[in-house]
Amino acid sequence: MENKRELFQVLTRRFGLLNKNCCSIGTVEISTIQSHILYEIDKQHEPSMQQIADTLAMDITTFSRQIQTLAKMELVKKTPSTQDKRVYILSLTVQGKFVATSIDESMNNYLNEVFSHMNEFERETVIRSLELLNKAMSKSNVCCSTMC
Amino acid sequence: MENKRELFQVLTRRFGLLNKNCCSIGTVEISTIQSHILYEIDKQHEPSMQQIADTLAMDITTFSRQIQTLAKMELVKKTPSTQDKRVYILSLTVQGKFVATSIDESMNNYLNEVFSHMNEFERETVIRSLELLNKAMSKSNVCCSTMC
DNA sequence: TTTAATAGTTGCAATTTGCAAGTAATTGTT
DNA sequence: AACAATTACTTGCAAATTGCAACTATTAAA
Repeated sequence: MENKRELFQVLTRRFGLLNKNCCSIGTVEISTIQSHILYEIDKQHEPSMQQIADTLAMDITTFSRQIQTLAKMELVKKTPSTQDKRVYILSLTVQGKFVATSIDESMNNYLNEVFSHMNEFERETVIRSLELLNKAMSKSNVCCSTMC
Repeated sequence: MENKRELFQVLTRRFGLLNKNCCSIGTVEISTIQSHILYEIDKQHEPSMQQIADTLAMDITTFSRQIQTLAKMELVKKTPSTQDKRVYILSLTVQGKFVATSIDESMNNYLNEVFSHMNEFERETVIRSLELLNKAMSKSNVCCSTMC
């Protein structure tokens, strides 16, 4: 079984597609990156801009502008931190929360549909394997800056 | 185990990173998409532009310009088809082949490193699971345009 | 107190994107 | 054979996205 690369190449592509096809909720259209940003703001506890940008491995300047856009769309709110006046705390607005939840639902629908093509045993094995893979990738010291 | 979404969100991100960190071979710098293009041209048999663009689910106009760039870099060659004069057959130049092979090697190195954090049993299970997942995703009728 | 580091914002300039509209060649229809 | 409809690919925008360099403001370190 030595076509790992092939497998990853295709999976990467599929994940990319999966990634892109979030992203229109009612009249609101958001990009892939924006959906990741919403996801992380929702997940983390009172995150600063730098924190989310780091999590997503994004350039802070690009991130800053994305947040400006999301703030204009009234999906994200920037609140100056009282502890440190350099910092903004990010949070979702009600609408932002709604959008994030909608995306979450449709993602779950999609994933359930995908896993419906497997039997219970396969499902469990695959999930456990993805967890293993995730862990292994996080341990890797090759990825990602040193990779080439 | 109902945090599928979480798992996929992070994996998607990792795969994205993995994807980006190909791409400088000696003095040659290529983008993620370009590396996918090289990969597919190498893999397919005398592919036309439309074929590769379809495989990668890319807009044909974007693709056309990417190929122009790769041709200027002398990594890809466009040969007019003799069968159908509307069509160009794509192929890798010697340099293009070299770049594709180099990327392949470093990807394999990376993947081997990742899998080195598992024992033999886990490795096999994970690979088999990824194959299953891949198959299930390809069967899905929700993905990708209908997804939201 | 001065210096260094951190958080975040702007000014470019380059690249990338996709739609609309185009050319050229091929296929289908009558 | 003649005309219409498709297909393969290219170009013209105009908008969006990118990252580096340089900036302000604040905080931490010497």
